[in-house]
Amino acid sequence: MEESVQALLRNQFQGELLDAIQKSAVVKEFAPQTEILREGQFVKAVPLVISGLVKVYTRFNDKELLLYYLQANESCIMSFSSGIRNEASKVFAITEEPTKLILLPVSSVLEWIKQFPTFNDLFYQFYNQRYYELLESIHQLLFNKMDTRVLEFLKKRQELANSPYIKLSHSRIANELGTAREVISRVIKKLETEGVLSQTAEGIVVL
Amino acid sequence: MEESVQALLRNQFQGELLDAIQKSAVVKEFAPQTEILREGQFVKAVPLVISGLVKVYTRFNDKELLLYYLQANESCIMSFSSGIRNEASKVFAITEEPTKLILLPVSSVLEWIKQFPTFNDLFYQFYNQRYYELLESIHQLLFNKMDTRVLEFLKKRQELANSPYIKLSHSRIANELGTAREVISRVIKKLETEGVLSQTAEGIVVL
DNA sequence: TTGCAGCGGTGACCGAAGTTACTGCACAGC
DNA sequence: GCTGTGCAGTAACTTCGGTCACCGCTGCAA
Repeated sequence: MEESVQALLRNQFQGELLDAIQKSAVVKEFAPQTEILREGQFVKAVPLVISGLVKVYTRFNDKELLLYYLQANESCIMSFSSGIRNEASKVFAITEEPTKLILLPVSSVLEWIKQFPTFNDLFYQFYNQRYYELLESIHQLLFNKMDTRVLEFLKKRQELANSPYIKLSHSRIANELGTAREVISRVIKKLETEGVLSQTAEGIVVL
Repeated sequence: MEESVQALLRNQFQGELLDAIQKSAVVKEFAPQTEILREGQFVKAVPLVISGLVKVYTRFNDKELLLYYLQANESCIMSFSSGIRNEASKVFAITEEPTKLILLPVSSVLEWIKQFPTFNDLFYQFYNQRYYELLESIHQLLFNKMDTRVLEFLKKRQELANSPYIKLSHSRIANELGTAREVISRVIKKLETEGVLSQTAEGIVVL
């Protein structure tokens, strides 16, 4: 295991748990736009992201729904849940950027949540986090109009990508917000004339 | 502790865990429309509902948002989360029907999730369940129109109340769905002419 | 008995957003 | 050169749902 991964693990875990993880975890790297988990697949390992960005989707009556992004130091509660219950995955996951992650075998994870309270707590925290994110989304859907939704989405993407330029086509944005491409065009145009963002060749910039 | 409560606990828990719960849990009863948890309150005990119905809300920029109902055998992940982290509650809870519940002291809960994997797993299940319910809501908000949303809401209420008659005013329904009273009147009227439900003096009946 | 509060029904109106349909542009590959 | 493909812009229209205003009914309390 490389030193960079080691360092990251030492940051997050200590003692016996750290040892155990270092012993049984496998490091994997993926190119962007790779499907790393398919719907219906049985989950043998829970991922923990080292670097990069992964998008996790589910399907609900034929409609795709973005659940969350996995960033560095984050894990996937849906894999965890399917894994420990030995059920087929209800989600699929696609890398958005070049991504490095470690895979924790389900059997070990089951042991560790019993053995190491800090590890157990970590997953409760992830559940909490994801729950709040969904709440946020519901709140936006209920009370905000398209323009604020688009703007907040773009701001979040700016943070995630860690770059001022958002390189997403209008239709991609529309898809993630569950609306139509034309609506995004219209709204972004409006935001542009209002002066809160601008569209350049390198991507959209929120000012 | 009464025999009825004992029986319910024996159904859900065994062995040492059962003993521990019986020893430290406190049974409480509440009248309908009682606020049993206030926003900002520090949570000293996690509830487990024996019978009745509790509604759990949060507030997001001044808007109330119904998170979930607590039915028999269910617990409240938001209390759990606030409790084990010793944070002020972000939610408030109001009984909808006469409710009997047991209170599990936070300190014990912290012990039990370490000590009893089945207990720990129970809370992961609750998290999962609530997460799915939110997903369901988002899906409805994104893809369904008011009429289906109202209909599904009424069907769920029918199940919850365990009675064909739904005794809720239009404005209550509107509130829970985040819309206006007039809209509910309009939609329910439409559903009534379509013959999928009827409004009687005893309440709304979905056919 | 009068008045008022709570509930439901309804018509008129308007704005947000989804839909349709078309345009223009850039770029790739033959 | 053409041609196909993917993306953005936009006008016209429809539909849904939120809002306003007002009515009528019931039941309760002064």
